[in-house]
Amino acid sequence: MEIRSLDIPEEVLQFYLDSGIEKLYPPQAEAIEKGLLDGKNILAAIPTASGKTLLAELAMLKSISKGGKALYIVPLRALASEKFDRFREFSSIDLKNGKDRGVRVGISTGDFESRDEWLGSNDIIVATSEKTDSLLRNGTAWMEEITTIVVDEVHLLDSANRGPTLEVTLTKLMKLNPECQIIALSATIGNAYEVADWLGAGLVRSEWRPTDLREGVYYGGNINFRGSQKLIAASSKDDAINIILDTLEDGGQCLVFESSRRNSVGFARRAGAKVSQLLDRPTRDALDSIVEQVLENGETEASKVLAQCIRNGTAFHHAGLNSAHRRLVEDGFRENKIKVICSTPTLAAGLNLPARRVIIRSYKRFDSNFGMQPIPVLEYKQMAGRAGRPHLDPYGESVLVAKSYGEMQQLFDNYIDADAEDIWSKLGAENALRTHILSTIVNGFANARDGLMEFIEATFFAHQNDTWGLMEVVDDCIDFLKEHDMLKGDTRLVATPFGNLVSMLYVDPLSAATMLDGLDKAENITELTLMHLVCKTPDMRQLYLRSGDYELINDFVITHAEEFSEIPNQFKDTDYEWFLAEVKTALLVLDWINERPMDDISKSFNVGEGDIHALAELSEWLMHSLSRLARVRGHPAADMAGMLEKRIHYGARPELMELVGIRGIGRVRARRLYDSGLKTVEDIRKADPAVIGKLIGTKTAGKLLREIGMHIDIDPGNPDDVGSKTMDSLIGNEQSTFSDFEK
DNA sequence: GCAATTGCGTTCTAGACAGCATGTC
DNA sequence: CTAGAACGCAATTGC
Repeated sequence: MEIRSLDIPEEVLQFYLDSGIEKLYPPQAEAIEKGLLDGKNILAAIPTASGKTLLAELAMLKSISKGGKALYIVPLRALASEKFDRFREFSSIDLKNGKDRGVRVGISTGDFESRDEWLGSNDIIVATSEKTDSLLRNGTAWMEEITTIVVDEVHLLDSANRGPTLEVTLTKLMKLNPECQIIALSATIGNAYEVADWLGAGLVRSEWRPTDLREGVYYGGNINFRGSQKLIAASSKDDAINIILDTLEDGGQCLVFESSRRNSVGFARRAGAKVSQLLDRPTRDALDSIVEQVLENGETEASKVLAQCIRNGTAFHHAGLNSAHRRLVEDGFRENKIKVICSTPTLAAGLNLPARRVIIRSYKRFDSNFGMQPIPVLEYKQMAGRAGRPHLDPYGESVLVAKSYGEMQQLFDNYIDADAEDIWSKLGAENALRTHILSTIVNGFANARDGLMEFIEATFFAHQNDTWGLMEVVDDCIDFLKEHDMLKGDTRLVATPFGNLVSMLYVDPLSAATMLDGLDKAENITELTLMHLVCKTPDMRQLYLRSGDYELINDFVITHAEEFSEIPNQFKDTDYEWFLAEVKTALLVLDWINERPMDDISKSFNVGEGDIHALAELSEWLMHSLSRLARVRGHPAADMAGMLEKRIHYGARPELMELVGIRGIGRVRARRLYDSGLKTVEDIRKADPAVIGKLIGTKTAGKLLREIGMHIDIDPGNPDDVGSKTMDSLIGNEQSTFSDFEK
């Protein structure tokens, strides 16, 4: 189908023609035929890279040209910014719809809100599903103006954690805007028709891809495909490494999936030793510049390991990396400098990072209840689907690795030839219903038990299940919410001010109850008390308790026993071990706010920088909530919690709060200034600029002074020379040697 | 005699959304 | 109760 033949505004047509798009892919054409441009709802269950985004774009732009507004819902922040960047290109499209300007795009996620004066003034708003839910809870006015909703990765409905939120949010949006067009994008799933039916959408289902995908299994020196074989030279003992070398000699790149972080790091290192021999001079130079940036942007041992890998042309990727490292690895791979990424499932879904060949080294993953479990077909398909870069690779290949002939056959049957699983609503669980029942009442979508059931009837859960069994769970939730002063009334249910706050803070009602209950029970409230309460909530992610931790943490608990609001019975070991894990998590965050160096924290808790930031971010939000909740209850701990919130944000002790408030000054620089007697902004004003320059580097010092409103040039002599190098020698930071890594 | 290999026991296990108010090293 | 990879260390084989 020709793009010229579409019923879209001239300016939109020109935009796509300019970017070289003339014809639609078959699944896209099918969506058009099913009414995409006539406002019909569409569910597109098609592979990644087969043009889902274009589908959504056409519908959104068409709708905007008629004066509408689009909401694009994504599951990941990273995806939100990827889409945001893409849609910003539409600013050149003037739809002449009376607004006399290009298409405007805004973004709204937990960590990043559009700088635009008012989010709602945009034509397209990109948001995560939780943020959409939150906006809805806060009664955002423009939600009713939405005319097109795009739901990316709608198969996430199946996720136990996050599916219910997506489901309830969509239900609310449909109730709010019954005329609204919905474009749902999904991976290939078994029961796509069921989702389509729920949404009242036309179904486009296809396996079509712009780049050929061959799925195979490696066994006995060959990659075996259905009907063909490819011999892999055995130049190393490790099969997967041989497959990598084969890919590289063919000019391609490899994405390797592993089940654990340790394995992915280990494999990237081993593979690097071989891969490095194939690198040419220009590639080496390009890699060296990435290595430099990796070292500049890391504070822990892990940076050195990553640097060594990248020097060799490989890299690992998992959630323990800090965001700078993540970006360097992803970009380095996109620019074809890094040849191999060995990743945990971080890269399986979401980010657009295709490779010539995908190797799935392990299709099993640990589950604390069932041991090693094979991953779902859906997940396999998503990993395999990463193979083949459209327009760049002639084809893509995915390879599972088998250790026996039987295993190979099994892999063919269970993955390559298998259909993806059906997806199932997880809304029936009490922990999901608890929070959504509260928000539904707060929002006025229901105000009684019957109304609640009526609302639930409109969800995907009700579409798949009988709801008669749900009544009991719903009643349990209502009881819980009443018991904790979040709801009141009998025939007519109303949210209390406290319940309203819980809903707006976006915490699980159980978290709120846990925190307040803890405050009531605690006798001697200290920072530890509050930090532990935060770590005890179901919204917090706890650290694993490793062998040896038990004794250590237990000793700590004994010496600080009176600071905990409650200590479970030590002889009910599961309870007690959970408790110890909470305490361990609290200890990490306490280390963070007591300025323990990143590297120390990383070593003693065996976590990466990414984990530390994630835990800090999480506990900051919960500490904020604790503070707000305590305040409405008139509990004196509110102030202490407020201070802790601030300290978690900056990762510093109280005395640094003034300095750390200055832009460009974080925990490390603030500490350096403070310890040299520059304890306040006023001290800095009075200080000799040269002294400040010595402490934190001339460049930063200049920025600092400008930031506090002073315009003084420092040391006009040789400005470039006094940068970070001086700093390093000042604090004895050896520019590390990496010889110890290459065994 | 010393290096390489095998064997055994131990250890550990993926990811990531949200508030609020503006900016880490 | 469930599984498997990797590592460290010791015993064994190999030259």
